[in-house]
Amino acid sequence: MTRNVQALHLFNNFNRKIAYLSCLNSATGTLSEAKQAHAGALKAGLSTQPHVATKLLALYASHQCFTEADILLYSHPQPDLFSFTTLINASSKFKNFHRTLTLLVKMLSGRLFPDTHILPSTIKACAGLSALKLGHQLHGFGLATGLASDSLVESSLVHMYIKCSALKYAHNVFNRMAEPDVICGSALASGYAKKGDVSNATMVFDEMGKLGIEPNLVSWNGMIAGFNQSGHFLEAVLMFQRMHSDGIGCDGVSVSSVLAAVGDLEDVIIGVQVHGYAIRLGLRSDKYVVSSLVDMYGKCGCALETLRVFEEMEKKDVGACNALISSLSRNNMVDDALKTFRKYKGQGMELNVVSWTSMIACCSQHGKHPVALELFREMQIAGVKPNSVTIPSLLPACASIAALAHGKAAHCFSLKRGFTDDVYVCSALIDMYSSCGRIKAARQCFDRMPRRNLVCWNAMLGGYAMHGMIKEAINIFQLMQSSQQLPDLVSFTSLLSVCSQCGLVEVGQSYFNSMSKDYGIEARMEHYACMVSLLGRAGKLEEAYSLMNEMPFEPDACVWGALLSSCRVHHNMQLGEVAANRLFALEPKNPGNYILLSNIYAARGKWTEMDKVRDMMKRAGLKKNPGCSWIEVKNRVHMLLAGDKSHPQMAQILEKLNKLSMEMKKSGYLPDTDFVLQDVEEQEKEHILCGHSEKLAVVFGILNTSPGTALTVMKNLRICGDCHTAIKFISRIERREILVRDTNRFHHFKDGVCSCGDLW
DNA sequence: ATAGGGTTAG
Repeated sequence: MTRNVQALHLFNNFNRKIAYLSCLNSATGTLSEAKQAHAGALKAGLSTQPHVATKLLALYASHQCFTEADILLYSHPQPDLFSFTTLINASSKFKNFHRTLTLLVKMLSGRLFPDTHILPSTIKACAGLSALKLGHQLHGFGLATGLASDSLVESSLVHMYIKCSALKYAHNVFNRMAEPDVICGSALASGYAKKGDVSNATMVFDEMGKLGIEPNLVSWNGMIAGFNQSGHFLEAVLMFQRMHSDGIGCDGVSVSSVLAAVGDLEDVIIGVQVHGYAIRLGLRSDKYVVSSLVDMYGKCGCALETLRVFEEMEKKDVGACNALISSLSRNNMVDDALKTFRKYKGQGMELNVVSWTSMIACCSQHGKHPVALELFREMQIAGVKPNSVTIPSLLPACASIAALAHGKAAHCFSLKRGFTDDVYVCSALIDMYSSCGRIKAARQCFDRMPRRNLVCWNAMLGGYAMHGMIKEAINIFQLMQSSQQLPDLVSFTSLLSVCSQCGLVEVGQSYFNSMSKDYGIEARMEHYACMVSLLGRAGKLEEAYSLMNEMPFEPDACVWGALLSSCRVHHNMQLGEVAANRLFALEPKNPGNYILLSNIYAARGKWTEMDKVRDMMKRAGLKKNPGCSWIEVKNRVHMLLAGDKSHPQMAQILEKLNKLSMEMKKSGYLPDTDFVLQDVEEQEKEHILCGHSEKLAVVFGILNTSPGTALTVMKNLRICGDCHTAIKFISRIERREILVRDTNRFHHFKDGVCSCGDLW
């Protein structure tokens, strides 16, 4: 009996196992099936059977349940190559590259070695992690074992090397392939194109035909996109044209890439042709094509066309909307950009990082600094994470209004998110700190950088120039040279500017000469402006003037302005008149020029000439400008003061000025920066030099001035390092439009040279 | 048991 029972039991058990195994083998579907099978295996005491464990493991792996799969692997009685293969391949397939490589290491430690099934997916993992070294080792392993000639291994090696931007190796493997295919060929060619290696890209592309592989649409598109991404815009367009003349039909991918290139070439004629072509191909609703069209027209300065293309789009896309915002920004239509942004945000469009960053950059670049800061805050409330592009878009806004607290916050944010290795982020931080009077903090950022490019060096050099720190500036320039970093136009602008501020005529001249002699950089307008200022401030006005006559191009308003300012400092009437007359022709509506001349006359006691200047202002349409009367009074006051700076009547004079400014305020007029600065400057200069920011603020307070002036005073405050007081002025600015001229142009020298009235 | 191509922000 007992035997029978035992037999029956065995029989039942056997049956259950058979049934279970057949059920397991057919379980290929859902995760719950896998779990049921696992439970069944445990119940039947089969879970440690190698075959069962391997099968379960594969089931879990196919559902990305790696923890469960791992448990099975670790409790596996004898993990075999097959178990590892399923798990490694699944990890690699689901882009879980870290796990892929961990499993590989575990496998190796168990003295199991990769075969043709495992090698490709582990190499793919190296590609995904840009682990060139390990990839290289696997390649070596493949060569040693003869697995490297497997076609799957070969192509995975090509792709891995491309992803690790080791194109030479990729090329080598490609050349040795027994059966090179289109995919590897196109990947290699476009890899070269993306890196900007035009000759190799073209070579690989052309050689594909010789190898009997016909390039397909993807190959062509890869070339066009690659050239576009590496800034070889002309090559991209030529490739598109070649494609066309070879009779190969293109698609939305080709069109969107080529349009991007056309935009950068600013060739609207080709742009319109491609536009027509896109319409014929029925690509009007392709979001990439529309985005590129919007961007292209924007870059070509056709704002209306940009709007039209966007409006024609039926279902508005975020990308296209972003392109529109940046296009409007590019064409100085800041309010329209903001309106667009608000409109689509209100309509519930899912704005992304690019949308927010574009908008912030737009505000930073167009003087709407507080708005930029506010947008940054709003962005985070909206749950959109700023990235390493957002930060350098925001920081210039912090720098411009000396918003140190905001700048610091952005710095902390960057540290937390690991953006501080980014050269753009660091350069912007350096600029922000030096603009906020924290030159030491700027230097710290600079010193901590793992890598530096020209922009970083220029930022640091510009910082020292802004602070008039000649020794440090020269030092950094020398460091730059010993670090094999070649200077550019901007570097010399800073150097010349700081020499000019410090009155180092010979040093400045030697830099100016070495620029073209040693570095092959031809001096541009801003460098001449610096030189004129350098010589002019030092009283060498004739030399400055003769330099202007030797210039290879016509001096612009900045250069003439530098001369006029110098003439004012040295009361040189003769050259002052020459400069002023040129400026009146170049920018007749700029009151600053009239004032400078009037000041020279005032210093020389030329009453009738002053009247003439006043008439000229009237003729220039500035007659209703209450500033005229302001200058009148002010200049006469200056005349009283001429020759004696510590005039006992100073207090009365200031009072008089104060009264006048009140009157002006009552009549609704806010004096322009230049008017007020002429008066404030003398006192300011002293306070700035002594670091008396409080007094500076008081002087400012006496004069009820415009936001523009507030901005300038703020700059001075932050140079003193008193950002606290500076921040107080932000509210003034928020209320009205800011008048900032030349914000983007000549960023480095505008502070030093354009306001040559010796502010700092 | 996979692999190559797209736009927009500094």
